Amino acid sequence: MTTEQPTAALPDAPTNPVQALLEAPLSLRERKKLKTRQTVRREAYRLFAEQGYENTTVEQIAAAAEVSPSTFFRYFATKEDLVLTDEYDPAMITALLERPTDEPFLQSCRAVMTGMIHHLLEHERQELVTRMRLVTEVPALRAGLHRADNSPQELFLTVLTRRAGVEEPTYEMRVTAAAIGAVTTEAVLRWATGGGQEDIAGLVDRTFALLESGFVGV
Amino acid sequence: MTTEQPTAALPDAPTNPVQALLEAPLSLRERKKLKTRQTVRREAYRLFAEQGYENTTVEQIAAAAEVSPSTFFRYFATKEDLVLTDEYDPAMITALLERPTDEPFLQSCRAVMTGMIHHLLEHERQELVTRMRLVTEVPALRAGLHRADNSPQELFLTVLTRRAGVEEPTYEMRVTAAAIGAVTTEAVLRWATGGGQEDIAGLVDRTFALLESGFVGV
DNA sequence: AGTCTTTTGAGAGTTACTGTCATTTGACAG
DNA sequence: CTGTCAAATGACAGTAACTCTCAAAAGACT
Repeated sequence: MTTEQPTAALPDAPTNPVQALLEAPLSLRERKKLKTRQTVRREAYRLFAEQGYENTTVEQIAAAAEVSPSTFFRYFATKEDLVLTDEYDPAMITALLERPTDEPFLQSCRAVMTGMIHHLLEHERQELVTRMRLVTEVPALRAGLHRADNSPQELFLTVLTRRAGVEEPTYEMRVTAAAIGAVTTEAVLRWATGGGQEDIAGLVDRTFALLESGFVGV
Repeated sequence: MTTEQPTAALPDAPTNPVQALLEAPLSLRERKKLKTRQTVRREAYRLFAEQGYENTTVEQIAAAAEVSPSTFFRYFATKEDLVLTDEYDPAMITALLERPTDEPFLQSCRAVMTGMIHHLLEHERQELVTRMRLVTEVPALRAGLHRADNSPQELFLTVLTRRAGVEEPTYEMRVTAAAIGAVTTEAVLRWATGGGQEDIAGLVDRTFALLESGFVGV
């Protein structure tokens, strides 16, 4: 599973898939769960900022959020997951699959990335910066970013495979997904280490330009 | 530190850097250490093969190698490191830096990769296959491959920076290193999952061809 | 043979997780 | 409003990967 529980299956293709996943049926019991999840995350980030990621224990986080450690692990499989998981993968996938099949894949990615990031910028810029900064600075998190099941690389591979309508991806698809995944990660991390000040669209452009050029001149 | 202790600094540029690091001054005390390291690794791989990576504890490995757990951790910083560290990074770096500066970087990489792998093939094919297979199959290892300090990505970034004769790498260098690192990893892993039967040169060729083409047609 | 340094092992402690079970809490029917 | 059921929680015990400290053992060199 690459995301936190989607609570409801997506019924039909929404016009703007990035916005779409944000309105949930919002059951009654679910509100509490959501609030708990948010509280835990918020307290965790606060403690991370004060003491650093590695000096903060799960126990401390749980205490600060007023839940038991058991509960912490029911919400987040690992301490890393608290930082690394996000809810946007399915939206990315949908958006990418909605692109015309004859569009060069790099171009699709460029467009979707830009749109995605702009949305995030409006809604949770600060949290995104904090998270990505943590990822660059904590080796364990940087590594965790590449776990097979929720990495950008895996996301792109999924899309490429589905787009081609095949079961198993070809080697060329794997290589492509690896390259794009690595490169987009680099872009986002760079943007975050600059405090989110840099023009993200420009960054994405430079990144994909390099890929599309086949690295001439370097 | 990206490698196991080199025991002696490289005195001068060797004709074949890949071969070079293999003859050590071979001190007297060092032999025992080397033997211990090899024994631990060998026993570990044996146990991994029998029971799997995750079902094998460090304690078991230490027992099988007839050392204490303390000693295990003196030789390998983590259980992952046992699988992930290798001695070839410095050789790769040297080889890459010896390439003509005006050669396109992708071409340098392609050449050095091929040479490197051919050497490994002759000397430790089976171990390489086993290791890379483990890496593909165990999520923790796959993630560990990307820890900032010993990843292929970091290696390529080092070379690009030094080659340009600057202190801090540019963003373009970072992106390039990320892409090449991801893609070469993919090639090696694919080769290993095929049991090392596939033609590695051909695989490398396909991989770099894709990168050089800027992914036209995908 | 004696001294000095490096390597080793023993043991205690921390922390991220896992699994189990009893208790609580919200959902819903009547 | 009450009783019933399922889901969420907390308390607790256990495992395994590390970390630190210190004393014993072993190689190096005089």
